[in-house]
Amino acid sequence: MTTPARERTRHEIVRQAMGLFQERGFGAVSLQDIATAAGCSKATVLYHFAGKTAVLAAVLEPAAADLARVVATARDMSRDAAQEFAITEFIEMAVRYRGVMDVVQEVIPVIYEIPEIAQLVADGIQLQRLLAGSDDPLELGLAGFALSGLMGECRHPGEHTEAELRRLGDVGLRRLLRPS
Amino acid sequence: MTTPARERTRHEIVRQAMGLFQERGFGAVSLQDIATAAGCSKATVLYHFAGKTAVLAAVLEPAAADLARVVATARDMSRDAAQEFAITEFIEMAVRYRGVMDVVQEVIPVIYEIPEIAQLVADGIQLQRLLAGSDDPLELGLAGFALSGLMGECRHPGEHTEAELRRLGDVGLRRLLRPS
DNA sequence: ACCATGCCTGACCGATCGGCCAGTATTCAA
DNA sequence: TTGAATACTGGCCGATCGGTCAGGCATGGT
Repeated sequence: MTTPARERTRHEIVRQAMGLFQERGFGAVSLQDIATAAGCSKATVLYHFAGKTAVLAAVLEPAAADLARVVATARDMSRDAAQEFAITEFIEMAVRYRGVMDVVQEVIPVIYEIPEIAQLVADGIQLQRLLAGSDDPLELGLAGFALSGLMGECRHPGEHTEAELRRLGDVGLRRLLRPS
Repeated sequence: MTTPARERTRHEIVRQAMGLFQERGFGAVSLQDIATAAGCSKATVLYHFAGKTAVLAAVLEPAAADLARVVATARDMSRDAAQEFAITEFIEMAVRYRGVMDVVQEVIPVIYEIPEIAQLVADGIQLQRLLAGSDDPLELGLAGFALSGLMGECRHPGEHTEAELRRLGDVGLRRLLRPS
């Protein structure tokens, strides 16, 4: 098997980095902070990751992969089915990756100049299109509204249980995107 | 009249700081960046403001004052009238202070430890209550959803005209908070 | 027993950070 | 004209930043 030490250390670094990014924001977390939290040296972090942004990319990677899967799956659906699919899947992602959502929201000002996550950005725009379910600029804007809104609610960790967050996302997205 | 040089310089510092905070995020902007953009020295920025967070507070001050006015005015309204008032006023504030909204959203992770803007945070929570128009946890969550959503849409400066942003806010908030 | 490989670290680098201070330029009332 | 008040600045401080590097240490195949 592949050496377990490598994966164990890498995983711990990513785990601690996510918590710190969420808590203080990407810009306010230093490599030293991450290293200390992960119980290793700063040099070790840079041994496993090419730089600070590479750590960020690793933190976002699982969510990015799931998002890519959702976007790809929705490609050969009808518009309406794709919208419905995007709504339910986005809510599940928000619940599953609520910590990551928080981080993403905060790094938006600098996200565009980090090549490691260009695909995530592109998929995010595609998700917005799917959620809108239409090319109407207003509906597209509302989809952006919905994205920011649910991601924003992920920022208050202790405030909602998983079930509450799921329900909140469900009601909010449907009111916004599927008004009766 | 009060010395015009003082106010002129202070105003220019605040103006440039807002643009930079919006563009790169508070943490990624240095006092030197602000000084250069404002056409003065870093020492001058610190002559006029006690520190970096004091500059942030000055950037947020006009919006904070308006928010305090809205919250105070809504105090002696009925719940329903207060909700309606909060919706329209919040939309107007989003349009008027869209740059500031962007900054606020980005500094949320550190906002709680900046005493200069504690009142703004408190008023923000009160605004959420007003928008919810009810003590139902779900409606409170949706009000938070609405806050994050509209503020998030303020992050794409060139993407919406003032009228589009106003319309987007109106439709979005009413769908979320006043579903038919 | 040996050595190669891979994991990890302390020490260090130049750059930049927010902030401070002594002193200079400007302004303006007396 | 003069002197105090105001506006401003260059230069410096200690701290911390992201990142590099040479070498130590453990592990496991031979």
